[in-house]
Amino acid sequence: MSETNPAAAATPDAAPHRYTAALATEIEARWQDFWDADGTYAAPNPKGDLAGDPEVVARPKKFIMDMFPYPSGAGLHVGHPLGYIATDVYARFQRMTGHNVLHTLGFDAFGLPAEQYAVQTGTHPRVSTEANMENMKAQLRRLGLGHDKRRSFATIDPDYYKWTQWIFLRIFDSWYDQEARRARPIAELVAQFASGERAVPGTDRAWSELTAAERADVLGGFRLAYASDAPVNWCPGLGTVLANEEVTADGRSERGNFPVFKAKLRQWNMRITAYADRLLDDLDGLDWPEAIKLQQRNWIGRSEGARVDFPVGDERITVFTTRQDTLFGATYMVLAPEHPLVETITPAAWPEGTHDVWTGGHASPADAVAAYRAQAAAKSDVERQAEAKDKTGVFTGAYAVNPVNGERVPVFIADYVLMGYGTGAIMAVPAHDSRDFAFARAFELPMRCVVGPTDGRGTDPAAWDDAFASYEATSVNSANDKVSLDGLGVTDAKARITEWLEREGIGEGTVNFRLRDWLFSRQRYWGEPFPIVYDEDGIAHALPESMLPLELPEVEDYSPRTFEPDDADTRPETPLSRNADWVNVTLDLGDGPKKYRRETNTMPNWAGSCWYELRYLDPHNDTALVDPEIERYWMGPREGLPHGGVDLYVGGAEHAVLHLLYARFWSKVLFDLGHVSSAEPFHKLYNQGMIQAYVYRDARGFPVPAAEVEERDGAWYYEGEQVGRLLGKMGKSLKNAVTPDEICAEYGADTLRLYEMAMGPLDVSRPWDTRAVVGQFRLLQRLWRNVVDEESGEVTVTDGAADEDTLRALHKAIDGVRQDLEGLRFNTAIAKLTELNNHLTKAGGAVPRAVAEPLVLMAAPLAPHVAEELWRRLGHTDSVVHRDFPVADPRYVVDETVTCVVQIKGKVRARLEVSPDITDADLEKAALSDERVTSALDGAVVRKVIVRAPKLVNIVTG
RNA sequence: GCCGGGUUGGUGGAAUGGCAUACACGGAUGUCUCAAACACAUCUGCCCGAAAGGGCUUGCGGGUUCGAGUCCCGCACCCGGCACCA
Repeated sequence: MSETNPAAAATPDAAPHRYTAALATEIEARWQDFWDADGTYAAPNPKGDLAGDPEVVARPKKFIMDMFPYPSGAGLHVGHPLGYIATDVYARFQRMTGHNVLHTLGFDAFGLPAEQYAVQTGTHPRVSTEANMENMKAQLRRLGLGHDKRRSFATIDPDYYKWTQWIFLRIFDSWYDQEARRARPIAELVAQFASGERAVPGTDRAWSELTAAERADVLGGFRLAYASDAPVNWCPGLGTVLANEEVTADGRSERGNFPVFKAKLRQWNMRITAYADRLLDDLDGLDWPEAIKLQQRNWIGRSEGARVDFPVGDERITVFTTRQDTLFGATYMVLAPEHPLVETITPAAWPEGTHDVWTGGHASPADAVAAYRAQAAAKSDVERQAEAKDKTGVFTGAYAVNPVNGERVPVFIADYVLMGYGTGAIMAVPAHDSRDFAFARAFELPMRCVVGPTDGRGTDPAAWDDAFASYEATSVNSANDKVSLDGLGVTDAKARITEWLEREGIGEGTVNFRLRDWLFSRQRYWGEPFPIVYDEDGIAHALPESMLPLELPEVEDYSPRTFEPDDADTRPETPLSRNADWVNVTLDLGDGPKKYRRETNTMPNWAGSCWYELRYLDPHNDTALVDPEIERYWMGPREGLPHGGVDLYVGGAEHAVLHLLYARFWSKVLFDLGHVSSAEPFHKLYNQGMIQAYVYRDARGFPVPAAEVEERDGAWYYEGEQVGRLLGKMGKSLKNAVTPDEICAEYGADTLRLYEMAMGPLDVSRPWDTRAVVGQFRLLQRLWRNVVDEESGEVTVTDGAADEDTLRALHKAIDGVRQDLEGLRFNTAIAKLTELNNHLTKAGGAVPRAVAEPLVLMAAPLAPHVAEELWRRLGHTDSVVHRDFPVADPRYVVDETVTCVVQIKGKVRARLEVSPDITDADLEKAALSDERVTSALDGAVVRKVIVRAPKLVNIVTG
């Protein structure tokens, strides 16, 4: 160890009381034990089992959170705790500035890796998960994180997932009232149906005349959690279905990178689309990185446009378009292959003279459609994506009528139109949409220019290379007897045609969202079971609260059945379904004992993280997910924050549209139903960067152990062989992981904390460099030496007054460090502390107590152990944790003299020491009379003098 | 293709439109030491110069300004997100 770190080693003849790794380790362990025993980090609630000191409760509060970790078996590397250290520093700073601070950490412990590990080893996922959690807790404890451990829990605790299930049932038992723009209990909808206040959709019969199954069907169309048969993302390689958010752009599973297929399966969904507008609108009030807000906005994908009806015989096809101004240029239509109208409109035979290219060589429209549908269904999303440029499709044999000009337009099916977006049908305007253009070229369809090109390409689309899709142009050839768009810009043309469509009753302006409902069931063992049972008619029933938690059964085989990743014809099989004793039960749900069959899917691992911030507030409450008063205290709306929420939430940017969108959705449902006062879970979000590491690869491309690579003359060698170097992620598989345990052993946790915070701005990724850690160790060693004599161990501070220079250095540091910590700029805060500390070292002699104490207090959030130790050695009997952070004296924050720069034509030619409150006139006079200035000017004509007292004079010569 | 973010010494990085390179790593020299380590001190952007001194420098090219790393326009490259979304 001492080979890489001579500074920290306790060599035999070193000073006996030097701050060494051994001493740091001893100090850290001692104070960690003390803090645990003392409950130093316990944050009092206003009531309940965690109630505490009313004086502390009365302070302003701060709820500071990390995205909780998944307890991986690999343990932590130094990249993992970056965010935890940052929130801890911030939480400690807030504690020292008069706040009641809630800071803790739990575990997101359901999920696939534990299940896969269980399949490989036969160990129950709970056993391996709990072992991993113990291991991680020990690693984290070593870092001195000031967590209120009374509030920690894991999502796999039955006491916790009881409430996850309870919330699911609240969502199941509610519907979205579009007029009121909020969720309401489903019972209120039933009452409206029963009283006739609201018509029962899809039937002329009264509510009372419907069978139980029919009622269940109707309600299923309203519930915010509902089961439906719809095309879902089926991943044979994982043996489970996935949410859209879990499928990558190239049609593969985010986990495991397996192909994903569309399959029609009965699955649970969350009606997150009901909240699309609120999820979008409420982003404005959040203090989140703009990049993340933008990602959510794009994911929700609001588009303004119109719906337009195109008659086909007795039917009508409704399309959604954002370019209703180009209606006169629609020369054909396309339906998604799965569109329900396809069967209805397909005629028995091809119309006379149908183009061969359109029929795909099939004898009848029905054959062509069936063949194309089969071909489309067999395609994985990967293939569909890859072939996006080559447009495929087939004519249905049907013609529709363009309602603006009465023209007959052929109706195609093609997989470039998606059933899940808009109405699953489009009007095709090949002249002004590049996809339609490509399709029209392939199928020799007519094109008509209805927006005048402004780029000199002419008005004949046949001569174009691509569609003209610009918005900076005006309509042409767009008039009928009743309406004309000619000469209007795109925006005006849209408005006029929409108005006309509405007047004629053939269309209307509308808003469409890209967001789809959230697929909520998975075919896995290691997740929350659904608190749902089916009766003998297959109707879903909610379990009563008294039957929660519904615990996972013990099973022989945890594995979801997985398949050949490319086999699209497979279907999922849930692990829970193999357990007949658990699945088939007799229960009394209030109408006497009956036989039921349990739901055998489990919830996705996002479920547990959708609401965990609430449980930290009141973790032991067994009558509610959180007490309303406690929730209001920590999360409720407050001045400037109408939505309430966590004060600071730190985590990786990879959750931009998964966890963060789901959690916002649950939060809004719970808010609507009156269970919480905050409509947003996280007011301020901050994304920490990644700690990267160099990956060294040998000639074959295999990673070699980074720790054993030597550098010589700008090249790298492993066992004598030259190897290549690239910046990558840190991890075991790349053989470049550095663990916090190693760094703690070599330098102590305080050094690790400082180094991670000093590396750069928190939100930027940066490479780990073990060699550079020693710099922060030296800082602590000098800090120690400024207070304690290394030979005797005695405290060396004096009670004498500090000199003027030192006071200015101190108060400038206080001022700067305070602002930097508040702004999460830990790297520059550390630089300022270093400067002050170096100033004291350079000054030599004993440090005045009046300087040493504030220095130790300022170091406390960053390096809590050494600060606590020095604080006690300075004679205090209370913990540094609850001391007030130093406040700068404004008299010493300004310098006594300021260096004024004199520039001639923008170049620095002289420096003057002047008073900070010198006037512009005096400064100008001083500058112009300075010898260096006059000689530099050398008689040149002074045209203009810019004076910015006291810092700068700029002389402009002719 | 569309949308974001970025590019500053050998390295990580710092700079409310006003001294570019704070702080740290690495490197050089010195003090201490029998020697080394540690510690402490001095130096360390590049070029010319023996020195004094001078010139250049924030990815590239323009612009605004007395003054631009910072603001505006164009370009290159890197990273991230979305992507047949009508």
